Amino acid sequence: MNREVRVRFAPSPTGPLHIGGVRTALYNYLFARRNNGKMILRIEDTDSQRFVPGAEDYIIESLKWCGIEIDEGVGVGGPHAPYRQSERREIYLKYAKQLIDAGWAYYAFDTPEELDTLRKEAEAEGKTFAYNFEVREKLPTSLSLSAQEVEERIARGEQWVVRFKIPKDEVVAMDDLIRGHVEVNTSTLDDKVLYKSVDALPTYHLANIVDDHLMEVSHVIRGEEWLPSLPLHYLLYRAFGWDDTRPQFAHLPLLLKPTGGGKLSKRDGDKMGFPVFPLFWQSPTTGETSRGYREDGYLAEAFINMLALLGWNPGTEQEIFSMQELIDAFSLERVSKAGARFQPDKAKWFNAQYFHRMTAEELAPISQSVLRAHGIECSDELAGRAANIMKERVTLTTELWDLISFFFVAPNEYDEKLVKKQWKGENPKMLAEFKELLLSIEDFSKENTESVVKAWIEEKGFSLGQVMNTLRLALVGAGKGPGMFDVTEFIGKEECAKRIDNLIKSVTPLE
RNA sequence: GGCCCAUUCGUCUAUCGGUUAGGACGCAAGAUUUUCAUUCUUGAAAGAGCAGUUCGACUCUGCUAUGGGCUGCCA
Repeated sequence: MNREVRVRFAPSPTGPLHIGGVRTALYNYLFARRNNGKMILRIEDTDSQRFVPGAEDYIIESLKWCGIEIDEGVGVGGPHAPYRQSERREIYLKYAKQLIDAGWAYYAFDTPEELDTLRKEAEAEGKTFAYNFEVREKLPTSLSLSAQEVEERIARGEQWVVRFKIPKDEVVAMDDLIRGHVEVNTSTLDDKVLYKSVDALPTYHLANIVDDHLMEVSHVIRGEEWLPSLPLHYLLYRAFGWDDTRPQFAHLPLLLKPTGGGKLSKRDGDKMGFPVFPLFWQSPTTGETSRGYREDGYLAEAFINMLALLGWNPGTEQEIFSMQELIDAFSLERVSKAGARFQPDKAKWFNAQYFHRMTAEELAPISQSVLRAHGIECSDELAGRAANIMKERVTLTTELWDLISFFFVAPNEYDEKLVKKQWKGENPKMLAEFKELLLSIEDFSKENTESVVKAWIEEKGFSLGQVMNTLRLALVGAGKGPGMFDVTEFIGKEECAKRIDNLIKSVTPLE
């Protein structure tokens, strides 16, 4: 079978896309690129009740930020447009009717309230109500009612749904690319709703199968929560006569809460202090906000790298992967079967690793945006250089300002501990002398300054730490930062002198 | 409750019948260092349990336990 690889990511716009969804999209994308296939984005907005305005744009922006490119679908178009299911409504009714005509489905007229009562009754007896072969001929369906009555009810405007007629006591044998062979007896299944007249929209099951078929999808890669409906989907392909082009399925392990105990959910982020969404989100209805990886200071590449390794591994000890490297290494065979707990600490570690590996040029734009946000105007070169000096201490971009601000702004207050430790004894006098030394240096490069200063320290009989830490107090204002000669070179001779004067002027030495 | 899926260090994972069960995060100790970091070295840390198959099981089978998913006119 040499079918073109075509995969789809098919989210439903009921809110922001969470990181489990991002990972599903990522695996689809990696698989498509690895196999020279196409990546489709389909929006499954068949639930008119839960539709959230803005969610679709959020999904598209998230994928874009992550570097997951869409070849075909909402936002880009393609040969099977439209790709939004709400714009394909007339297609589904036709297929639902085809199933009824072929005896694979039937009309059901139960109201939601009636079904609710049936479920409650069953529950009271300690049983679970199932709409299946045992009840479908006793309830108001086209299997129990006369053809005439069915027609009349529909003509009268009564609400109806189309249900799939699950065959009795049959074994459905399925193959999953990740889980292997799975068999289920149809008698444990129930007659799922395929189409509802209330909003003239199909449910997931119908729309999904019809669209995957029409869009010539070759591989369905989705979350494990869909595994229980796989038999239904197999049966639907058979009922439509599409067995020969049925896509291959791969059910991904779930992303679990860091503490274990369930699927990762929206609330976990707030509770445990990490984002569960790629981007910041504000609910248009409640105004409630949720943090995002982008706004929290994560790099898209690191975020993707971290996500890729949650449930998949290359079988080597490599951990840092560019998108292209992920594409080259990815295979569904190496996706693990068990759910993976999400680990916020590891996400941070990946982000720090990416910062460490960046060049000054790569850091420049990030640094610039941080500096501009604080009203600093400087060249890209300078911005990049500052960040490059400090990159080994950066975990999140949101920390960058605190790390590099002293390059651009003189300290306006001094760390108390450091003052106590250094601003005493002979140090104030030593620093004044030191200033004169700096002013006398012609070549203020890092290397030259260092050799001149070290010679001076030796000549005067000071200790290196004593001088450097006192200087640090003057130039940085705190016991942190890079080597002092990085600082002197960066801020320049005049600024060094100014900052030393400022310390001498504004802080009275102890003792 | 029913159906389905899963189960190696605290966490993410390697191992596709024969290994001193490897790596990473985190943790601890040490080294380096002008501060803070970084980096490096070292350490503690695992095959859920019970049967079976086999010369030999982490690896195969069964049962049990535990975890998870589904059980909507939601996806």
